[in-house]
Amino acid sequence: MNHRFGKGPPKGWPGHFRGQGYRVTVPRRIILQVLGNAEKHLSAEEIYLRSYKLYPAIGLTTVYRTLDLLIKNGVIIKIESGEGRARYELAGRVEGINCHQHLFCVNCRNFLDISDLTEDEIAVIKKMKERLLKKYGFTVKSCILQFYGECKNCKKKE
Amino acid sequence: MNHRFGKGPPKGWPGHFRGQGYRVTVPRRIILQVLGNAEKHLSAEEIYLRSYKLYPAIGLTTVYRTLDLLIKNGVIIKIESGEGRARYELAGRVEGINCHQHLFCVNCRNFLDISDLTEDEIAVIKKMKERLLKKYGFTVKSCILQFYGECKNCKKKE
DNA sequence: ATGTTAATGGTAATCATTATCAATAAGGAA
DNA sequence: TTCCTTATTGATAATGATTACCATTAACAT
Ligand SMILES: [Mn+2]
Ligand SMILES: [Mn+2]
Ligand SMILES: [Zn+2]
Ligand SMILES: [Zn+2]
Repeated sequence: MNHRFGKGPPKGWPGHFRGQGYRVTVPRRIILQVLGNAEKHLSAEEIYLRSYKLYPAIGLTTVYRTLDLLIKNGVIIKIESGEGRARYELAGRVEGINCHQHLFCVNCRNFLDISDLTEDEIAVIKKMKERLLKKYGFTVKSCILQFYGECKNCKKKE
Repeated sequence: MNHRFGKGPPKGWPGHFRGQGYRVTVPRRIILQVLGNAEKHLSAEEIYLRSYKLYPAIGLTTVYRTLDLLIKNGVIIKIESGEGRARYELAGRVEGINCHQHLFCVNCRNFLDISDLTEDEIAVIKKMKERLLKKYGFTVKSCILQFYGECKNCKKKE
């Protein structure tokens, strides 16, 4: 249901990658395909399992290595939500701004992944990006607004 | 130099904690003191080492357990920046809004911890909090704006 | 088609975090 | 203050996600 998921791998990545001197390999194709078709944030093991179905020769080590490469190139983002394993998601999903929100419940440790920004909010974030570039020399590729607090379910139980 | 650091432990926490049925113990006092005097985000081991200086009987397990307790009560926030170990910081440092920014470099994996919000940005975030409460039943206690991209140093090296 | 070397994948090693459990001490009651 | 209950502690062992290693394979430039 979330428009940030299930859109397939980023278009034109093979050319872009080759341009950087990287090789376009079968495992990399598969992993990007899995990430592109994900309906949620996936752990390394989940990515491995889904890739294995498409290409049983793949190894878990390669999954980790490829994820690392994709992070360094700004293609995906690594999410560590305190559950002991990291999760990964494509970074470039929202046109123009590439920003969404995570609502972390500090009590039950679940988190809600939403993409719910108003025009005002988008405008302000765009400005903030420009300011961060000027002031800190930092070029923003994507962002996540992490909110910590108490979720609906945990409130009921009180 | 960052106004979010070095302010000492949150005032009045012993009473608040006892009210919740928790006991106010020596290790908890020490750990909160260490967190309150931190000049940066500390790892569990760093917290343990600093606590050890003040109270050599303390154990690493207790540090982890106490950090967990403080997270659940919204006193601190756990930051996992992909370096293999988590870091912790007091949540309640910025009056009114409790929000600051992290600039993650996807290349060198360093991150800059800043607290640099304009009036406009603060106003927008306040509104967002209200909206998240109405729409998702989520009560925000604090937030971090995570920006992913390329840092100043990494640009130079290209 | 061949050569160079980036990339792979099985395996072992690492190390931050958790689980266990007997011993201790906070704090309420008397 | 003294006693009791039990939350909390800390030493140790176990866990498990991630990384290191290294011989083998396969992109892809020539
Ligand atoms: Mn997300
Ligand atoms: Mn911070
Ligand atoms: Zn919850
Ligand atoms: Zn950098």
